[in-house]
Amino acid sequence: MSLRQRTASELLESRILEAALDLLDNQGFAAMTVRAIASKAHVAPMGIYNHFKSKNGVIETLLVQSFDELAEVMRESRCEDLSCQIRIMSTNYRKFALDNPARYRLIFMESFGNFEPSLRIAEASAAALQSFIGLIEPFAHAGQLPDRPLIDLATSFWSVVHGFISLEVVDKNFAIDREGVFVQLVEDYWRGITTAK
Amino acid sequence: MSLRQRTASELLESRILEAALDLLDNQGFAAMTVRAIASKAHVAPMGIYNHFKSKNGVIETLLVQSFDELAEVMRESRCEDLSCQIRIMSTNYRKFALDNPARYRLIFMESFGNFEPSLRIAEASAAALQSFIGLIEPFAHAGQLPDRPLIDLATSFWSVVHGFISLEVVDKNFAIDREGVFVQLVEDYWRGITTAK
DNA sequence: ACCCCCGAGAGAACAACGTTCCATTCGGAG
DNA sequence: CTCCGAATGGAACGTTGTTCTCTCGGGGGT
Repeated sequence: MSLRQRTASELLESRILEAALDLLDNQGFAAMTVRAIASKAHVAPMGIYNHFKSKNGVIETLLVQSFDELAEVMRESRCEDLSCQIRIMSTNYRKFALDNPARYRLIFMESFGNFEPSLRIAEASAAALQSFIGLIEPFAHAGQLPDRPLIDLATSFWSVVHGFISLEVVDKNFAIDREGVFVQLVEDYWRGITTAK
Repeated sequence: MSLRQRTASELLESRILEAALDLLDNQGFAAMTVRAIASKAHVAPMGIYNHFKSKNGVIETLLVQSFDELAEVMRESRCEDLSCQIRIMSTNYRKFALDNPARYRLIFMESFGNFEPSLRIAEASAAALQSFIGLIEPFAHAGQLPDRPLIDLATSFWSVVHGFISLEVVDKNFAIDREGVFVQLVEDYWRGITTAK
C-alpha cells in the first residue's frame, strides 16, 4: 500500500499553526478563534479540521511546541561552575517567559479550557523537567548538591523560578525592582540548598 | 397558576454566587455557564444581569471573594518564633490551594479570559500581599530577616510557595513525595535568606 | 494520454454560549 | 388600595466550535 503524497498538507499545517500563534501573541487567547485562524492562514475556515482533530488540537500542538522551545532554551543554558549555571538558566528561563507571555500562560494555565489530560502534554512537561535535571545532574554527581532525588531538586528549582515569573505574567508581582529581586531570590534559594547538604 | 415569587435582592445575589462557586468547584470552569448558574440558583436565567454587569462580573466577585478568603487564611496563621511562623503560613496556604484548586486557579489564571484589568482585583491581590507582609513584619523589625524592603521579601516568599503549588494544581509537579519536598523547599529558602542577612 | 479519486475549498447548518430586549407579573412602599 | 421598581419567562441576536454536504482541481495508477 503506497503512501499517498500529501501535496500541500504540511505547508498548510504549519501555516495554521503560525496564524494561531500570531493571534495568540498579538491579540490574546480569546482572539484565537477557528475562523480567525483560518482567515489569517488563508485557509478554508473549516479546513482546519482537515489537519487537526479540533481547535483544542491546534492549541495542544502550540502548547507542546512552546514547551519544547522552553526545554530547548534550558538545554542551551550550560555553564561550567554551579553559580554560573544557576544564573544562566534562571535568567534564560525568565527571558523566554517575559518575551512570550502568551505562550508561557498557555503552558501553565491550559487546564482552564476543556482539555482532557493529554499524553502529549504530559510528555512535553516531563521532557522540560528532564532538561532541568540534565542541567544540575553533573553538579549533583560532583557532590556540590545535597543528596536528594534529582527530580525533587529540579522540581524545587523550577518552583522558585516559575513562581516569581508566573506572578509577573499575571500582574500580581509587586516587587519594586523585579529583575533584582528575582536574581536575589534565586541566589537565596541556592545558598539555602548548598548549605543544607 | 403562576408560581412567581419574589425574594430579597441580596439573597438572590448570594444564591447566584453560591451556585457559580458550586459549579466551578465540582464541574470546572467550563461548566460555569450563565444558564447553568441561573438554573442551579433557581433564578430566572437572565435575572443574573439584574445583579451583575455580566458573567465576568460574577466571576470577578468570586475571584475577589476567594482572594479575600486566602488572605484571611494567611492572617490567621500567626506564630511566635520565625521557623514556626514560616511552617504555619506555608502549610496553611498550600492547604487552601489544594482544598480549593478551582478557586486557586481562578485567582492566578484569570487573565486568560476577556478580563479587562480590574481595580477590584488589583486591590484584592494587593491586600493578599499585605497579609503576607503583616506576618513577616515583626520578625523583620526584630532583625531576624535581612534588611530589604518588606514587599520584596513577601513577594519572594509568595513566589516560592505559589510556584510549587501552582505546578501541583496544573499537574506538572512530578516530585515523588510532594508534601515532603514542599516543606523542604520552604526550609531551604528560608535558611538561605536568614544566612544572607 | 487518460480517468479516477482524494484532499482542499466554500458555505450552510446546528447546538450552545453570552447578551439584549420585551411584555408580564409580583410585592412592598406610598 | 394603588403604583412602580424589580424579578420573571421567553424570544431573539451575534458569535463560537463543530459537522455536513457539495464542488473542484490536480496528481497517481493504468
